[in-house]
Amino acid sequence: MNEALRNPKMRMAVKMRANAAQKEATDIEKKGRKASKETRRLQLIEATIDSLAKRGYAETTLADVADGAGLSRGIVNFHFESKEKLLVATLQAMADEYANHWYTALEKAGPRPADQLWALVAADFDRRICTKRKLAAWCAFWGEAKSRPTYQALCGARDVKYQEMVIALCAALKAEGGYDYTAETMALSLSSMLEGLWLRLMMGDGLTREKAHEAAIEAIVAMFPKHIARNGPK
Amino acid sequence: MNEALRNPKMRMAVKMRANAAQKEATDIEKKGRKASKETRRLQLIEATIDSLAKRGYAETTLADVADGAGLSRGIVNFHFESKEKLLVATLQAMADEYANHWYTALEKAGPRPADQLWALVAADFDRRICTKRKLAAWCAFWGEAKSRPTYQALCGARDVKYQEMVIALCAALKAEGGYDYTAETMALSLSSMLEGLWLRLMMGDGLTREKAHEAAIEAIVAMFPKHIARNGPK
DNA sequence: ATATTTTGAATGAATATTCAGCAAGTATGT
DNA sequence: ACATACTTGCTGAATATTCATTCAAAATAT
Repeated sequence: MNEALRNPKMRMAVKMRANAAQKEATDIEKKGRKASKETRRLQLIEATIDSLAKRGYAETTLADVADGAGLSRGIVNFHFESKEKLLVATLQAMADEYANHWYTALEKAGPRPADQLWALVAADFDRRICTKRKLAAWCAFWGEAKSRPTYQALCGARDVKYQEMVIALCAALKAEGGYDYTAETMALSLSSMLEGLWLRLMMGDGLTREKAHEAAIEAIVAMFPKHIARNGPK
Repeated sequence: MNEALRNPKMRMAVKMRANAAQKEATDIEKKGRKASKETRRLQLIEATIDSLAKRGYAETTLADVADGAGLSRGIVNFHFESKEKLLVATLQAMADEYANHWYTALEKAGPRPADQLWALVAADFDRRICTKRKLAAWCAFWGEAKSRPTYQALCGARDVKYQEMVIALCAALKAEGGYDYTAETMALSLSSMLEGLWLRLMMGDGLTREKAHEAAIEAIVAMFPKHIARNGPK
């Protein structure tokens, strides 16, 4: 750990280039103390994601989060009561962002199921969602989810509603095109593949977002040949 | 933690029904004290998997492992020098078992690519490999893998050789049947889907091994319709 | 002046690691 | 046979470390 950061005089410099949240936040924020509270929370959540990505769940400490945010040691317990609550808030924020993202992507896609499926897959590999940093944080939570009900509930990022949506799309395509699988089964294969690709991306290995997206497309082309081609929905 | 276990007189009873490794081991080994070094190591590795599955990576303590094995607190540092080394040995053991399993499944399948692919998929959902307990342990390691090179290297359970094998099978089927995707891309979709199904199985949600296997089959039927049907290779 | 936010040292709990000693077995000498 | 030293596996109390949490005091904003 960088002990220089414990010197308050050195922190100013760090704050300037701290994390992305702060930069975004300062655009919106005035000097109002109420706004400031929410801003700090976001800043700390971003620092938590950084730490999870850099050190993994087990090695993430409040000291590291505070240092990452360019703030002092006691800060987390002031804004979130406990480490546990910070982590839950972090997961919640990621889950909200994810759900929000696929939902709006779907709305933009229009009414045709093939277009919607295409958009849903594309959303998963969008720049904003699919960063190494966030994937690593997701994976850190997945690793702990089985033994923590709170995480498990939130960790269905691709949660019940997402799964229902995929099933509905598979069912719609089946009705249109006469494929002979059951919608639930194919939806499970499909969404599992997307999750698996995330996992692989996180692991590194020179796999890029573009290549992963391509693999996902190749698979849905195979699954729905009458509706989807490599270059888009038919 | 069960404090009763700290009483040595209570341990005998625990030892009798401790973990699977010991049971297997007693077939080969003598009794109690004479348990060989290798046997103890296996016993502790099994207890580690139990603890990972029950409490997750972050909450797994040496005390819990020792208790699970029905042995005393200092035992792990005696047989493996450190917690870290115990965990690496555990991951190594799981990786070896996994690699061994798919490799022999492939040998039994005979020379035809379609048969081999079918066998490879079946191997992933085999009773012996695909238990809640082991999946949970895998996932615990995945969560830490990004930040630990040692884990990362071993965590490719579906490692380089596995991936090469899947690519080779996709290429062989393509050559036989004239599908028009690239083998590497389809292999990536396929193996990611298998991993994703593991992840889902681990998360619970009432998904069974059989249902997951079914979903995998449905997908390879869609990918290789000329070679594979729901009830087996053509 | 008051309220809010932040700091950083102190505290205490959890837990990995160490190690001196015990016990069970094994080899050697008588 | 028996005694003696030696080896190996194991124990559990003591130690050291790491880290979340607390809080009195300082800084900052209203």
